[in-house]
Amino acid sequence: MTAELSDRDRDEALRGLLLKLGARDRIGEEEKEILRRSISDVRELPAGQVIVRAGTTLSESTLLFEGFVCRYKDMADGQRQILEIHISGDFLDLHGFLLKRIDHNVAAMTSARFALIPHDALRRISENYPHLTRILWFSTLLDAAIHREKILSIGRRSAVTRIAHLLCELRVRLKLVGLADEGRYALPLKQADLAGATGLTSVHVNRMLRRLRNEEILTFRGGEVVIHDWERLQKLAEFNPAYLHLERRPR
Amino acid sequence: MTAELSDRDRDEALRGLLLKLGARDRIGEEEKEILRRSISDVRELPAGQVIVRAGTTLSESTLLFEGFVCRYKDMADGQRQILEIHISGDFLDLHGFLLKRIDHNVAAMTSARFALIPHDALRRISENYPHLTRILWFSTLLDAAIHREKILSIGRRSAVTRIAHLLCELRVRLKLVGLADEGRYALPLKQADLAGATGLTSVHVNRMLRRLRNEEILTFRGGEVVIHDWERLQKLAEFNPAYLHLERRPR
DNA sequence: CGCCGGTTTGACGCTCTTCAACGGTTGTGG
DNA sequence: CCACAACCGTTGAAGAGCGTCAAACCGGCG
Repeated sequence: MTAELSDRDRDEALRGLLLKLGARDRIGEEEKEILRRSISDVRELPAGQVIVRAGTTLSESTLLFEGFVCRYKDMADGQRQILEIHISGDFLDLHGFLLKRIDHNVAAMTSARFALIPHDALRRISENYPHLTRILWFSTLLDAAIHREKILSIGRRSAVTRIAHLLCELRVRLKLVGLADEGRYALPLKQADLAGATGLTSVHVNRMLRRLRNEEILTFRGGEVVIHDWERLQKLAEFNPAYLHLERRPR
Repeated sequence: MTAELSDRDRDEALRGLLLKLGARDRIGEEEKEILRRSISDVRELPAGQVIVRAGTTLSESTLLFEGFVCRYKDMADGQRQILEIHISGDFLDLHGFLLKRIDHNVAAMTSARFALIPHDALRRISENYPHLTRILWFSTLLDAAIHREKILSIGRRSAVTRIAHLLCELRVRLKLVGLADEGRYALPLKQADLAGATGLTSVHVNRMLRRLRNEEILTFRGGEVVIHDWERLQKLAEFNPAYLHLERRPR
């Protein structure tokens, strides 16, 4: 299967990741080449498909490069909590390399394309390429930083603020990989998805979105976020992007 | 200062960490020795002291080996969200090694003793000792896994369940480092701390603790948790320790 | 046309917060 | 040795915010 993959395929698969990581550190040509060669396969799944099921032991990690995917946990009574919404350039389960068992599900929210990187390849990287290893480690630390901000959001912020904060975060993250421009970005999710991600119900999300629309701050409709007033949105959201660690520094 | 540290001091500082990591993988003698030599200093702080302030750039990471410490974020209006409660054997800011800036505060909840490991030493480990690097990486992934479970707790579980879940988690984590026995463990925190960690108010925590006491499931008083019925506690808490990744596997 | 998934809206109720007061314990200074 | 403050825990009453339930609506598609 590796043979089927062209260099063009590999470059496409790495585009988002290199933008994301390149914003935080310098990635050398040799390191890029190692990542390119580490990709064993590229896959596509339609919306709604489960990519990884909680409790399974994986032998490869997954790098998303097109579409929207989420990590989530389900409760016995059917409630779902979305832990993180993933976009192009995000590893969905890089932590599976060392945790071995995955403690949550991963599913495609839209049709999604992703590259597979075998754990063997990750292991070789960790044995031979310290800087690249630190970069990958860093990328899992970014996930943890995003987790922490979500704990704060869900634990202490009001419903509108939580939603506004999530939409701010997605704007910044999408912009970094070239998927958002100033005033708008594509977010092909349902209101129920936003509810899952914010610890709310879809009914209440609907009401809060109406409020954001009425106050001419933001409109979410037809899978698109239109930001009418970025300043007021950030303020309402209590959004400070420091937790996204956007500075470029040697790691 | 390094010269002042005896081998006994270093061993004491590493005890919790080695128990915690040793439960998840085999740590070799050479690796233990490297960790021992990486400790540059040992410090002590009284309860309430801030150990790391959000936004600062650190040049060393901190390993807690006695007392209770928390990571937390404060909001403009004074509300506080505790992100994680740390116990002996936990790194408080290992992620600071690669994130560079710390996105949260760290403070001692009781008097606390901890060891300092300079980032220079961590860097040398990451350059020369791949397996030990993976172990350290893994330990930050454990934090992330705990974060994820907290997102689920705060996002979807009821107040009693959240509190019960936190107390289950602490029991398991403390037991691993020898700080809990079957029916009870020391937890020298205030009800306000539990509130901070569960996204509740201390008033409501008080009511829920009374309920747990009345139903003869658990008593939290005088800095001690007494578990009357572990089975019912786990069930009420919807507690499944899978997310703590307790299996010993080569990483 | 009629179904289907998703959105929108209203009425109602429960969980948790807020505010406020009181009590118990510990430490401190006169 | 007692008075007093400070801190934490406890309790009550009232209310806000969000959830629940249910129905209507809307656009797309077979």
